[in-house]
Amino acid sequence: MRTTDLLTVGEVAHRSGFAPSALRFYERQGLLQAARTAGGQRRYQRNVLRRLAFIRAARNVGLTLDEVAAALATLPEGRTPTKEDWSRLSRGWRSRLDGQIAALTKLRDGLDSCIGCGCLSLRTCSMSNPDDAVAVRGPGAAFLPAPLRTESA
Amino acid sequence: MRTTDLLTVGEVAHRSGFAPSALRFYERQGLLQAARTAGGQRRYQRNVLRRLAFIRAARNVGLTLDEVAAALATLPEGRTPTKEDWSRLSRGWRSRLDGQIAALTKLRDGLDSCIGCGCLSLRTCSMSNPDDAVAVRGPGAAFLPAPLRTESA
DNA sequence: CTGATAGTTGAAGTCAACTTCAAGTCAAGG
DNA sequence: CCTTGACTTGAAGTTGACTTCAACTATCAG
Repeated sequence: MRTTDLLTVGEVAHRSGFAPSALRFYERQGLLQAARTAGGQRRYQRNVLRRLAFIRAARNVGLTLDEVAAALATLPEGRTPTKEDWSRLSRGWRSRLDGQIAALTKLRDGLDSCIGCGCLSLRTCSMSNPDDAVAVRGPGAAFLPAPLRTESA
Repeated sequence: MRTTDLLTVGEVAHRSGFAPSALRFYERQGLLQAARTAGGQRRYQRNVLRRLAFIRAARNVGLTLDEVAAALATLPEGRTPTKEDWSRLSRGWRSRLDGQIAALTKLRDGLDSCIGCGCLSLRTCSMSNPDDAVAVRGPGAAFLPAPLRTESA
């Protein structure tokens, strides 16, 4: 193990749980920065771990990487972000989660009535049309990330 | 308007809310079937609408199309599915939704403590590691479908 | 100094669930 | 009969978040 306070990709990957390829990807997207050795290898500062924790948390809440990038861009440059900085960024998540929970609860309660009757009629059944607002558009949107859906659910 | 009891793609699309391209896609995936006119155009039976309602509901609950296809494959051949048939298929959704709601609630409650402290420490913070089980793997999994995230949340 | 281990790059691939396109064919009201 | 709008096909494109690949190169314990 080296003795500097800088971390290699492998170390950051191990400590953060992100794959090295993901770290490089995040760098390309402007979410992370890294110093380079003379040989061109990445060397991360320790605080990148907190940044990555934020990224993972935000992703768990449902933010896209673009949204995460936008949030991170509001952090002060020059100084290391304080706890208050991080706290500020995550303050809006609460209502977001509340909304998601409400939507799912509505779906579940609608399901309770549907299971009994097997109705599933278009436009009226709350399972196929909860709140008349759910009409999944566009490609590639899953309801929950696979781990939440499969393992911890 | 024609006078038969068979529906064209356009009609099914309009009544179900799915785009014609989605209907054709579902057919290729084995989720739907359609008769053909002499000229090769699709003609759907009316009960395809219930099938589509089921598909939309299942998608809202978070099932993949593969899972939906598997569920639909358990329907009896030969006879039109009864309400009990549909009811059976959707019975398992309740616990699925319960699990999703529980996961989100845990995330939110973890957030409450995190907002105060701005901790977000890796491995311990429940926001970045709810239940030590959330480590999003693989590509392309969003938390909620865009409509739920953006409009009704 | 050397060899194993870990790191580098850009380009291309993956996955789900569709959509879009081009180039044509069908159906039916007037 | 004809025109117009709806329908057909297979192939390729889209989106987000990464992963995989090939072909090197750097680092460091011994």
